[in-house]
Amino acid sequence: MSKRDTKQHLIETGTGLFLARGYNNTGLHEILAAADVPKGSFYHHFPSKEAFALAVVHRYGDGAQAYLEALLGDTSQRPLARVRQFFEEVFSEFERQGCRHGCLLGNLGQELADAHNDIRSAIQDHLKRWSVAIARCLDEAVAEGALPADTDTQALGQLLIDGFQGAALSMKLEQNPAPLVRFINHHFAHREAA
Amino acid sequence: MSKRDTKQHLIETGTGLFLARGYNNTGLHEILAAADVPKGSFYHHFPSKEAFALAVVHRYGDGAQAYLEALLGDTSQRPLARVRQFFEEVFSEFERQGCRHGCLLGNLGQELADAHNDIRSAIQDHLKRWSVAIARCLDEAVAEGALPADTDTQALGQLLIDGFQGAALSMKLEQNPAPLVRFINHHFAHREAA
DNA sequence: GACAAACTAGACAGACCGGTCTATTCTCAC
DNA sequence: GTGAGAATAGACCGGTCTGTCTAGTTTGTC
Repeated sequence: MSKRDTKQHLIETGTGLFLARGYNNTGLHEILAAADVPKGSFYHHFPSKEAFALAVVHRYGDGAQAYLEALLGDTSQRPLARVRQFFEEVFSEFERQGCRHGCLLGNLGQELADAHNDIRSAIQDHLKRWSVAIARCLDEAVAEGALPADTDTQALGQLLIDGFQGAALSMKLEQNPAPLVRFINHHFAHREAA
Repeated sequence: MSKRDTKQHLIETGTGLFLARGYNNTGLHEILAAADVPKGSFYHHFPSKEAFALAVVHRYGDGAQAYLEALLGDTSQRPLARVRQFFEEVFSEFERQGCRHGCLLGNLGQELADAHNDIRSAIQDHLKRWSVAIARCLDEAVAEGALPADTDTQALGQLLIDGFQGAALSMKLEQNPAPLVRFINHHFAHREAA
């Protein structure tokens, strides 16, 4: 396995484990065993567990961002339908995982915000970028008259991301997709985001 | 210190520490030192750290429930104003804590839902009870015509709790009360919950 | 005052933690 | 082929974790 392979492989394994078990509850040994990589390799590629988690966060955030922008840039659908579809796709993925894990950024953010400032800051940045991408799409909706002209699209984008994180938590607690359905029904009931 | 005192004192200390540092990141030693209680006493009152956390969750959930019902039962204000005021009071409390901790139930729920089923279930129950209390108040709003007659008050109550949890997470990440303000402005803009 | 139960007290155990260290193997430019 | 640096390999370290154990102290009852 080449350098890049091992490093990427560790990050992917870590993403799954952190999603399923959280940061503090996932031991290095567990990550190494799951990835079948010895400890020496891990510390060759990452200076610490915390730095490793930061890499995991960045990969997850960037991946979601790319996915989000691809969907929102699909002009064959109207702007609000694209935003709605993004949430629906993510929720399908959550359901596929058994309604048990939710969003890695929400999970790690909740767990580590107070104790690890650089991770907190990275998660904040990624979520902010998501909301900005959504806001751009909401701007299109305003332009075509699907939303009121005085809509604060930045605030609405952030509100949707926040509501989404809350719904994901609720889904985990209920082990049931109902909160996700509720979220979409409420905000996109009349093909309007509000 | 009598039996009940020590037990209560431990629960109160644990509430603060779990809020500030999470479950897995708070060692028993830390709790004992902060409460100035020896380990023998702890394991006399609680069979395990997990059982202790469960007691902390119940106390926090019941306390918030009592506070919530007191506020929502204050008929000197109109129903929607009472709901709004509840969120505003909680947010003031969060600000007083420096926007760093958020809601214990949200924090522990996010961290422990997958690994500790009884805690997950307890948190779910308490949050559900909060949303039911809010829904009762929303029913009053429907009765007086402040909300449409076909409003699904149960769903709206849960949506508000979910959005609130998401806003609290966002507040922690941003270390700033803006997400809370956004949440209230959006849902209570025209004195309507929507 | 005697007795039992409740409670306090903290030394101790064994597992596990993240991280270090040295040795070895692989890769590739020259 | 050789030398250098990248990468692998895992034994090992000090510290911390939750939980146990035994001994002592307080409290309430008769």
